[in-house]
Amino acid sequence: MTDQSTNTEKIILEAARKVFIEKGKEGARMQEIADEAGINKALLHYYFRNKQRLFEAVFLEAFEKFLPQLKIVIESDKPFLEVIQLFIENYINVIIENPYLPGFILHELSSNPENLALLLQQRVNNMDILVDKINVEIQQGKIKPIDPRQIIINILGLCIFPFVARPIIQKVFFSGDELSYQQFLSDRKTEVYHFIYNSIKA
Amino acid sequence: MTDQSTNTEKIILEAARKVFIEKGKEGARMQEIADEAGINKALLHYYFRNKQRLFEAVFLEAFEKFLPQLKIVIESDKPFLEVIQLFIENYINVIIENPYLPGFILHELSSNPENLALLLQQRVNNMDILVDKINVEIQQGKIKPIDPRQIIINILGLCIFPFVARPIIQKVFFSGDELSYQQFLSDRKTEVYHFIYNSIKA
DNA sequence: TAAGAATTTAACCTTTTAGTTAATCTATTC
DNA sequence: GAATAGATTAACTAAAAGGTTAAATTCTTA
Repeated sequence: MTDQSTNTEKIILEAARKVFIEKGKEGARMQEIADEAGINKALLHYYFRNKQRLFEAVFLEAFEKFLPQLKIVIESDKPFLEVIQLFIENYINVIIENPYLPGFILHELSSNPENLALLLQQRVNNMDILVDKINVEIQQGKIKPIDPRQIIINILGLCIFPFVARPIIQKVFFSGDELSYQQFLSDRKTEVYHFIYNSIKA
Repeated sequence: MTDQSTNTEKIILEAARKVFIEKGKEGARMQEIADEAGINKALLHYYFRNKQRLFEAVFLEAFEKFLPQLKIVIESDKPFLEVIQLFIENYINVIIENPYLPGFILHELSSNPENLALLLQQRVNNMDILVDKINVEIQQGKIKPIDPRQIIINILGLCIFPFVARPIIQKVFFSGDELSYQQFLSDRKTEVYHFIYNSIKA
């Protein structure tokens, strides 16, 4: 693999990412990806064989980025509430940088859940560890007795939802204004933490 | 319009709803919708002219159902915390009955936000009223001083997210088991309320 | 620098898909 | 019960889209 081919591959992937995320797997057109990358359509097939493979390459990359850096949360020894403060800020920042990823991932997983098992196998099976951790804190009386799964899903939902529902939120609450919506997202980094804190702190 | 034609129209709409929701607008095939409805493909065009129109009919119907019965919240005179208890239970029940609607709506709005303005125009402009209501309760010291928009979006996100992220949640937290996932959703009706209550009650 | 390998393209091919047409079937009504 | 309007179908068309091929270009290296 020469420098040039590595470069071309990257250009294709970036173009494909853009088009797939904007239009979805089915809505995306190979020709449009080729145009976006400024190359011939046949070159897409030269590098990625077919649409399915190209899509998988893009999806996998996106999935890796979207997967919460749960390691931060799981591997840290600090109290849960401290760790999730870091996590929430960090996670919302990641999504602000890639605002369309969550919707893309969730939609493609919904319409094609078969591959999910494989994707998760070696990745997020340590969720049990996190659940145990929260249970310990509950037994220590630091956190209210709540199903840890409810807590985790609440945190993720509060972080992700504003991006998945972006158009409707931006329109209804901010009259379509970009800046105040961005400000709102930025505020969320502390708001979500306070929200969680108040609701689960014993 | 005869009885038969009304009936056929309904059958088509139901088939279209099923296929569009499962595959998305782009992924759906007119032939598949016709098969699902047990009719000839030409009949789809006879009743709905083209794919775009058929899709719009389905989408509009879905959007109406998905739009929170905000009237309950807005028109009631009871205290905010009481009203949202009713709202959350009711809303989650609606989504349990139509679990794929939220993902469908949000995805189609994301990839096609142009029509949103028209859709919302005569529908949810009374969000201001709700914001004002919350502000009053804050001034009365009943609720912690939080941006009302953050509160509203938190409530909606907590209700909707578990459905949008269904496959991943079901796999990660419930090993793919249907029953325990359903139980989890059912529990949420009270969990989400308590969560909100604890986090905003002054 | 010439041979050979890797990369890129223009022009095709094939299949799929939305949409059309003209004919058939089914009711209704005079 | 024939005429007519509405409902439904089989067969077809045109365009779009994914994918292929063989030739041209560029790069590498002996």
